[in-house]
Amino acid sequence: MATRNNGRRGNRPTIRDVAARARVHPSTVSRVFSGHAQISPRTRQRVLEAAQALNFRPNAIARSLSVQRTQTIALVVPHVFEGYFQDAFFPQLMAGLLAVTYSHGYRLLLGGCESYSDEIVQILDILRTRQADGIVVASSRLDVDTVGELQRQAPPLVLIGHPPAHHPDVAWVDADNQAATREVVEYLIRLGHRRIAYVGGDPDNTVVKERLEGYREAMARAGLPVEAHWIDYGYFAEDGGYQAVARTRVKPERAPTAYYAGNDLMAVGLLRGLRERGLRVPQDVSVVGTNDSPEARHLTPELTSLRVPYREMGAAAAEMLIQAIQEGGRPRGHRLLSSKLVIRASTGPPPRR
Amino acid sequence: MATRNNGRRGNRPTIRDVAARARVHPSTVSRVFSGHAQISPRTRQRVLEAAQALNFRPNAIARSLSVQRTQTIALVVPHVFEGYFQDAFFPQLMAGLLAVTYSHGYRLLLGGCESYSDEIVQILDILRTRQADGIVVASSRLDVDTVGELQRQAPPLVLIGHPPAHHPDVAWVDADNQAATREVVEYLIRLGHRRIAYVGGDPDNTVVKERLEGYREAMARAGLPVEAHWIDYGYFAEDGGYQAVARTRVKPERAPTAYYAGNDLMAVGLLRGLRERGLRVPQDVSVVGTNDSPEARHLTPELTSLRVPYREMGAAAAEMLIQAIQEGGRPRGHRLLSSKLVIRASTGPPPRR
DNA sequence: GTGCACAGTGCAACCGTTTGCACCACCGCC
DNA sequence: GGCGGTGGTGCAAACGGTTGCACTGTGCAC
Repeated sequence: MATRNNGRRGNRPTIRDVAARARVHPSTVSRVFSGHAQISPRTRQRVLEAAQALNFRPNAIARSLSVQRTQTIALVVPHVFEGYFQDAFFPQLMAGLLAVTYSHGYRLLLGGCESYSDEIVQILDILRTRQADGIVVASSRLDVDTVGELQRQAPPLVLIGHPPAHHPDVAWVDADNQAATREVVEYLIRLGHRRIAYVGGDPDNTVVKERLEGYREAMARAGLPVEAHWIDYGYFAEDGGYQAVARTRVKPERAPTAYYAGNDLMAVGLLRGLRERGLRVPQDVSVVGTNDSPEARHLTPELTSLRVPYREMGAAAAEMLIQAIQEGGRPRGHRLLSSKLVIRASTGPPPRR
Repeated sequence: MATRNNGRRGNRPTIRDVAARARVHPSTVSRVFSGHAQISPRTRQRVLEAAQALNFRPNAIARSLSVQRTQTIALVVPHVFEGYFQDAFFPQLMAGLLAVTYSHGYRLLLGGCESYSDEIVQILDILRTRQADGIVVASSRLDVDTVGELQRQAPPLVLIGHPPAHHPDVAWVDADNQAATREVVEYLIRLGHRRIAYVGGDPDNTVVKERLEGYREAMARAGLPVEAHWIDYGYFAEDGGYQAVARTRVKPERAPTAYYAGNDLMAVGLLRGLRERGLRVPQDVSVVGTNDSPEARHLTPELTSLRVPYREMGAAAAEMLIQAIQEGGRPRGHRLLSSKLVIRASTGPPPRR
């Protein structure tokens, strides 16, 4: 290839150019920039001056190849998912990741994906081509085989949401979905509600299953029956909530006096559906949402919502990942973070009969 | 360094391992994977089988070093900025970037930053260490010197928001802020309003200046006077809008009958401030927001808002960048994208005196 | 039968760093 | 004055790919 570099656009100075100018060996320049090595003050000075004059900074890619580390962690984002903006999940998760990567001098590599299966493809691609030192995988629909496949690839990995089956080796962070939902329902029960509906979203979703479990637990503990039509999966959008109103009120005398919705968008749909039927919130019916999205505060009435610590989950995941990378191992264990119910005006005691 | 690789964790197969197994030269393996080279079907088959058996995928870093391309574009995000989540700007911009990078087989490298000056530091760091093939710079407070400094670094660059002074060489995409605001004000004038307030946000921000210019233009064209107290910069948050109500209504008889707010959060503040003074929207006063955030639809009344095409801007920027990279040049020219006024319930004719 | 084009593969230099080891000079100690 | 220790630097082999060029063999035209 001989003179491959000749005539190349944007030819930038290398460590050799600096070395030549400072009249030292390239390795000395490397040592000056990497820091951890004994260099005499005079030599250091000369090298830094030469570097300054040439506007030199060491090439990160070459460095990565040599040290076998990229100082980067990765995340795959389903960029076509409609709710991406509406939902707080990804933006907040990313903010947490970004804050921690930043403070450790790392960067965040983002890949898009178009579907669940594509998500796995993209993740495996990043892992196998070694584009990042570690990866956080945020899919709540991982199956056992996929986790195993991910595990087979070497790089450090942490899951957002706990793994499906017993996978003692894989690290994860998660929100206390089940306990949080149980507490929400217990709160509604304390207010006096006895007929409480669960409006869930995609039932294949692990998070949805956990929430439902928490709901059932609270109802059972309180000795309250659960009627089948109180549980509605709808889907994760406003219309899901809207439709749920119709489905849960087929028999008005046994209709719920309170609704728990798996996200705020569905809660918006519930509010609209209830309003159209002339039901007042919270006097006739209470509504609780999830995620505490920005709009929760601006709804009428202001929405009581379960704040899920997405940002903190991102931060914790990045922390686990980077620590493991720096220690040369794999992240281990897990972190379970608490959600917090933000009580506003959409919840109150049920109407007295 | 001799046998540096010995005993290394997560030892992965290289192109040489595959070559050995397939009994061909490493360069042949490279050619099979890079695609653009004539390889006999039999050889290709053997190589692919060997690669499969070893679970081989070419190392992206090594490839990047060799071909001098990373297949990555970068963005620096102020991750500590409070409004990051509330505002649609960054998430939507990123969604646009992600969609286009994805469809071209690129990835998006994200860096955090803590302040405006840090943002420049991070951008320069990414550029000078060659961590990405190109970068999109989303700062609306760039000064001439900074743009010059960015230009001095070689890699392809596109600005979100046009550059401050006459910088014919730098590529950018922007929203038609001035024209869009002018049209909003013209719309209010057509409804019959003659006293219209401008609630802006940070006056150092280029976008804010442009919007103000559009406002003045519309008022001037219609031959309407502008009173000084109708213009309020407040700041880019709900409280900014709330405070603006007090400041613009010191003389009730000359108070505005319509407000244009630089973002939806300020519009929320306006709505609250007006409500507290017993003013009805839109019967007494009209309000227009900006960004068409998710909550705009859920406010009471539903907010008329100027939808700014952030996602499209991100997509356009990525498109320009990647095209330039692939052609081996620098992005040129600019794209000016139109905003769109989404009319809802917060605007109407002014009250008749 | 010779010449030629071209498909297919190997060779080796190169991308820009890092780092183990060798080496040298100097210092202080006995 | 010899000698061990050490601070500072150079040497060269990695890291894992890519690619210009050389070379071989085959098919085809003349």
